Amino acid sequence: MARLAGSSKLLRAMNESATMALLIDRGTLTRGELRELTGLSKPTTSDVLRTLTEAGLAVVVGHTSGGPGPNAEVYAVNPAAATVLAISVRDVSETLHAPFEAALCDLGGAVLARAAYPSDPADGDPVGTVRAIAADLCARAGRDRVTHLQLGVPGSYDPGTGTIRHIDVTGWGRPGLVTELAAALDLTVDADNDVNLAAIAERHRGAAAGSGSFALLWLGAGLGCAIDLGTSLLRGATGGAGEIGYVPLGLAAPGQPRDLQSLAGGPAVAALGAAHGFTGATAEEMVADAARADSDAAAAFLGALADRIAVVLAVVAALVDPPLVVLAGEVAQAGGARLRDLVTEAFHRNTPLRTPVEVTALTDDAVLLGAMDSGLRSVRESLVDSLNARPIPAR
Amino acid sequence: MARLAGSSKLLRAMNESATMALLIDRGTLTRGELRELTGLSKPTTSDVLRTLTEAGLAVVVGHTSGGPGPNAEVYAVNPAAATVLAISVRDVSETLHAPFEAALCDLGGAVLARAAYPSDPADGDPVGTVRAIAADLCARAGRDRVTHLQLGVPGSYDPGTGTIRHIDVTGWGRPGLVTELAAALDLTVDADNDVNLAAIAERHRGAAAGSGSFALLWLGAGLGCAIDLGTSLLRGATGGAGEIGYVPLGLAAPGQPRDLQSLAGGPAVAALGAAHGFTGATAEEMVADAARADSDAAAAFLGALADRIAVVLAVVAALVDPPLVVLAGEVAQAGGARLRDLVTEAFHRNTPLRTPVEVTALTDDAVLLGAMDSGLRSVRESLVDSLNARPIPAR
DNA sequence: ACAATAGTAAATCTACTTTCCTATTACGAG
DNA sequence: CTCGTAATAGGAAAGTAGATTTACTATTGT
Repeated sequence: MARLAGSSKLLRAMNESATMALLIDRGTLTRGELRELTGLSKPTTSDVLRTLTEAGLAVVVGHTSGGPGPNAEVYAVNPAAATVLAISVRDVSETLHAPFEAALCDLGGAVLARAAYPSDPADGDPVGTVRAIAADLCARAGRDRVTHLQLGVPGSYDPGTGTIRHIDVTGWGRPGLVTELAAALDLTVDADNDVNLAAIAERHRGAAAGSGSFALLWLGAGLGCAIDLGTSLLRGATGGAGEIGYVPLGLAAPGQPRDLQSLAGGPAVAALGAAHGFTGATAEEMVADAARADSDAAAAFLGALADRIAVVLAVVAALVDPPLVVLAGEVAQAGGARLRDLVTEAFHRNTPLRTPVEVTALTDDAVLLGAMDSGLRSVRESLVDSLNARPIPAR
Repeated sequence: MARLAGSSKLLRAMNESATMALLIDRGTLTRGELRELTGLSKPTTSDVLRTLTEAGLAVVVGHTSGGPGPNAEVYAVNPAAATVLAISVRDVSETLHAPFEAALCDLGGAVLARAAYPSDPADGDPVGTVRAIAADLCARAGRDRVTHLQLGVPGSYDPGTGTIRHIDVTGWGRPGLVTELAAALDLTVDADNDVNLAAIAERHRGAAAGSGSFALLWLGAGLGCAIDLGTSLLRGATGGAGEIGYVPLGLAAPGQPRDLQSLAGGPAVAALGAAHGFTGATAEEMVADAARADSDAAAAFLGALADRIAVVLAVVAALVDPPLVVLAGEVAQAGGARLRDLVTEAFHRNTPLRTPVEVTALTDDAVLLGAMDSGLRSVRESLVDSLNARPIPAR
């Protein structure tokens, strides 16, 4: 219930914030369009834009033409006002990918430079690693400073202590690492779970683009779930929300799968594939082989897999009731639309729930894309908020 | 990212809103305290309070004394500025309670009148029923008008169509009923699921009072779950969030409990009690008997019940990771602290999760209390917001 | 009597709006 | 093809709303 109170200064701050937020949301706008959208008068709009331009936050990017009268100036956010570094940190024991994939983008969202780092540049020292990656990408992009760093990690992040937890990459579990990085590199840093970031990417440019909220079901070596509430992700008290692998399957009974991880996790899928005669090295390969094949064995394998995934789906649908569930992760990607249809069929056969199901629409590295999206959002928000004033204390 | 923009008028509106919100949150405040909290100057604070008082929203409730100088006037929200009617609608086939329990309270939260209605005053016509209840309570309280009606229903509410769904009370499932009530009685109406309202009461005056967020596990005839996210409840795309009874227990297998409802729902608990030699008429009675008893059978029954509840708990804890889970509903209430301890023990024994568990601290009708809390919140928010101006359009 | 505090009044300041003016462009008539 | 006209962008001047600072009066306790 806390509301802002203040004087004329606050009003100006709010009008600058509103203008900046509109420029960020809509890309390019003329003075007249801004006047329309903010409801402010012509002189005020001009004055606000002058201030923003002088502060280096907005720039004139062109002029209109065609109509009668002078050509209106077209304004946009100054892309050079901030630089975001996104780094996806991976546990290489589980994948064939490079341990670090990173990208640099400007405030407008344009990717300035991107690279994978097959070996750790500083060999186990996260601060050195990030410093080296930042230096390399800045050199390639011709930038001199990074404003914000967004990390994507296979683990959970505790913002209270600035510590990344449950991570199996040397040095990265060190207590207070994120705080340390912020201090050592003089920038703001945020970290997030890789599945959460994949969900953010899916919302910004994937299958969930139009959806108000949705849940992402990650089917890979591990089982994960991200719950997008529309405005933010459900993170949980200890950053453990979505750890769906721990969901038990009833009372403990010998011989039965104990939890969802043992029902639909990577090893379980691989075992199921092997039982159906598939010989790939990983669950992903077996599913990909089966999805391409036209044999009875393939149909049986995918059908059995779909039955299991439908169970996971039902747990999420019953508890959260999202308007959409997106299947992502290596296994889902390998199974594609064929697997999706089988899962939907099994879901409808076994439950009264009717939550729509999609597969990921992303082919690129979803975690890195999500880290870029998330980092951009942070920077943009802090930029807009920094124009605004202190709120009155709540409670 | 949408921000407000505007002129001096907006500023005044904001300052009035902020002042009103503080009065609502803190109860009573002097001009000086408001000045401190809002950061506004003395003349502005005076002016805002004059406006609020003239509008009938604030009143002087007393004077300070003791210090030197004149006695400062103490302001508070005018309790007569709004009247909230809360009605809990029940499915009598499942309980021994009256079908309607209702209370009238003022803007300050004081209960003006309260009554249970053992028979339906208008016999199956919701509009007539509500009208009769409102008239009766208004007469007792000496009020002439109700501002807002908050319904608590055993079912889910779809705000889009104003329809209550999955409700087994004659007439109450009629499409558009809530909209119809608002029009017929000339007031604002909101409805919510009974378990959700119990969670709201638990947050305001129960076991979750200090917690930022929490989950409420409802153990009664049905199984339910409310997920409090701190600022709001998780409702889901179709109002079906928390329908935890549908959570499947693995692949369909004959002879096994199929879902959580058949594992820990009322009938399953009653069957478990009967198997342990308990003879109560309902699950609630059996659990209450066992909780009071010191026999081996009681210990075995409660232990087996706790094992089952721990499974439900694990599902919620793994997916949502709340900082606290409150056990509520007839069965949990009957089991009390003894059951809670057994559940915690079983939970720790079978999962790596460590979510704290409590039992409900409410003895009164949680749904009615929650309906009052929720209705009050609505009225207060709309009151504060009505002082404020139109937001600029997003996207 | 005096010090401290509550509340009001007057003067000032900030930022927004309305109104008016000038400059620029497209278009069509001559 | 040229020039006048209508339409529009942007800015300047005047006016207004609301907040602040400062000064003053009234009230209460020591």
